[in-house]
Amino acid sequence: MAGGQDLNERSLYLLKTLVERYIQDGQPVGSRLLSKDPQLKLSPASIRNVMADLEEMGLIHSPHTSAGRVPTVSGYRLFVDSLLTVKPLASSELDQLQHGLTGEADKASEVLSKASKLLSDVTRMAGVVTLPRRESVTLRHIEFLPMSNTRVLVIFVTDDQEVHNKIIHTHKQFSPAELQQAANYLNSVYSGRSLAKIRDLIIKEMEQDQRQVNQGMIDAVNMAQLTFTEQPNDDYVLSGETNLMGFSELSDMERLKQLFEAFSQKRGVIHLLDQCLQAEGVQIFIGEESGYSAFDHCSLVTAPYSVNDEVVGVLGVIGPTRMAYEKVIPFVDVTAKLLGAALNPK
Amino acid sequence: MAGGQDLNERSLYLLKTLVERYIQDGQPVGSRLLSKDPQLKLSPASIRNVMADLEEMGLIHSPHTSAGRVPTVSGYRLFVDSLLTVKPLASSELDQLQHGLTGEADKASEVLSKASKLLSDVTRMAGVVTLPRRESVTLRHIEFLPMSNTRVLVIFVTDDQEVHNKIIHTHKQFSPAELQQAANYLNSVYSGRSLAKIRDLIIKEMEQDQRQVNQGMIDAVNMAQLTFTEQPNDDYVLSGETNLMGFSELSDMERLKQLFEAFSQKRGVIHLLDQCLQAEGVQIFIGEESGYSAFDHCSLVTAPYSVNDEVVGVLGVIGPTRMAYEKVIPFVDVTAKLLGAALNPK
DNA sequence: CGTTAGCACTCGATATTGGTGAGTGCCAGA
DNA sequence: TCTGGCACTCACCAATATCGAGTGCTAACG
Repeated sequence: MAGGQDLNERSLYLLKTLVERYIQDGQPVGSRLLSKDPQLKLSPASIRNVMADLEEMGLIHSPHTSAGRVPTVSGYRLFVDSLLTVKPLASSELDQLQHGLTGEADKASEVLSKASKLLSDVTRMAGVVTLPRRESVTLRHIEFLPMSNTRVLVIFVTDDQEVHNKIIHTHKQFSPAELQQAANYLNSVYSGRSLAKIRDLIIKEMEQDQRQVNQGMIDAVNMAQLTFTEQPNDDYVLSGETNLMGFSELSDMERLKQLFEAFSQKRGVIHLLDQCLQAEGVQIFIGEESGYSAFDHCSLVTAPYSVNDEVVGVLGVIGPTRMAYEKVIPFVDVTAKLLGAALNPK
Repeated sequence: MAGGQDLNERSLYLLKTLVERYIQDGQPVGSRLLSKDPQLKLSPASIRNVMADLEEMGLIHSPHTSAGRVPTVSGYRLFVDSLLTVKPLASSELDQLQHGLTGEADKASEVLSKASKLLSDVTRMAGVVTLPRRESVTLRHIEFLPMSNTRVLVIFVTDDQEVHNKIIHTHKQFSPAELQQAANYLNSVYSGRSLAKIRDLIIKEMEQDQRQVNQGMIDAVNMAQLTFTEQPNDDYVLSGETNLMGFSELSDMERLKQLFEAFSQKRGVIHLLDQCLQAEGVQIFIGEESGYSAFDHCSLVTAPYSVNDEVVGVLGVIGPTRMAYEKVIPFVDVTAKLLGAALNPK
């Protein structure tokens, strides 16, 4: 990136107020308007000079000859990276978040929905929360029920009170008694351990299988293997999509359609969100930066959330590139922390 | 309704072709165009007379002085009720439906999603399927797991291979062993019976409780009662919402927003669909007939679907009032039957 | 040398105008 | 009862004019 170059204090301040102004009222901002800024004691003409420089660097551009300037993606990028002054949350807003997340929440999935809804309500944009990865969650109970032929319905409960179920195809048909026995074995050996640990153990046991003789145990481990094979996160909770219909930058029906299709495909969005799992804190995709054309006119503000100091998921806000980053960023940040706390096993 | 009045054959035929024509190309249709219809050997002027009559009866109206005529809601209503000639499905389309629904479907919920997607794909509008009522489905297995204090996680599996779970609040704290015992009791008494039957039995047993002494059984029945209290259907599977964004009659952003908000609220839609549960076959809501302002410019074509000759749910298609009813109706009809068949326990 | 005033220029937005054509209602005649 | 004729209405479109916000450039100023 051709970062700071010889951008002096003044040009940066000008860019900052320009972006702020544009975010505020959505109109291209011209030199006359900017000259009225009290801190910026310059005539429109001088401002035009500076603007010409900024335009040359690709930070702003004018939609047509006689319009003001509008930030480009790089302009926004520079703005959020180094110019932004984030507003701390108002205490009333913080209250709202606290309350919204700490209500009597029976199940993890309910807390996620609440968080998503909260994000969208409070920002008036769309909120999204990925389902937590199940790695560090521990197994409470597992059970097998026969279906037709070689299909087996497996149900297992984790200590976050979530009930998972899955259908596996076994290599041969088992009797209910055999399945019961397998479940008993797995419950005695694996329950109380994290799914990650269980996967490790399965591999070890399968290696030892060669030497062992107890067919029941081998079958049980095989079934466990089918049950606990890692499956990537592929779901999320989305709220307030309809909020996005109010924004003029998304009033183009074709764009909107693509965006909503992306939402229901889920794959692309998940992939995008997964990229934020590693990030330390808040991460932002502005416009085309995301690489998904459906999001070309949107920005995504995300933060990973953790349970027991382990990152398990990502949440975020989706809105038009022209959004009040200085307010959204702390919102997302705090919500991620509160969600992590709310999910912590009591 | 001021139904047929003195509508003669000719006016009805005229209305029919007018509606068909309007559905076909979305333009207000004028007298000149209609006069070209081979069956209607009339001059434009005469047609205008007939049209004036139809307008007086509120069956058509013209958007402005020098435009053609457009059907009103009552016009559409008369059309679908008595004038429509439904097209039987093309065999290729029937194949598509057959295939789409009979693929290897492990769980009931997957079949529902498929049906919904099929409806939307094939009509290029939105498809919706309510979750089946669980009345006649039979219980396979039930299990209780303790949570904190008096909360108990109950898991039960029905013979459609669906795993249900719910958290109930008991009046006192139970030990794991007590819960196990309760589950054993319930499994022995209730499994293999339909949920409806189980509810009956629970009531009977609770009446007898007074005289009985075994506290464990009383507890078990109490928990069963908490688990199986009837809860109204409140969910559905919706597909192809984005298809609706292509229609000019829904291009107004405010309308579209309201419609999509209704979709995510779910309540209103469910209530509307519930009204179709009693209907014999295909039922249609045209425009404002539904009574929900969000659907003012939409029509809803629904049909109930049955398992074991018992109506368990409703499916349908949502699209603009100007839709090809003669094709949609048989689609919905057949899909409902196929879905019922696909859900039948093998 | 940076800053500023002045000026010609560009171009979107908005309103005005006139022409076109589809469609209507009505009337008089077959 | 049907039909041809006719005056009228009105959305739609393209051409045209006006306005004003904002620009780039240049020359003068401190």
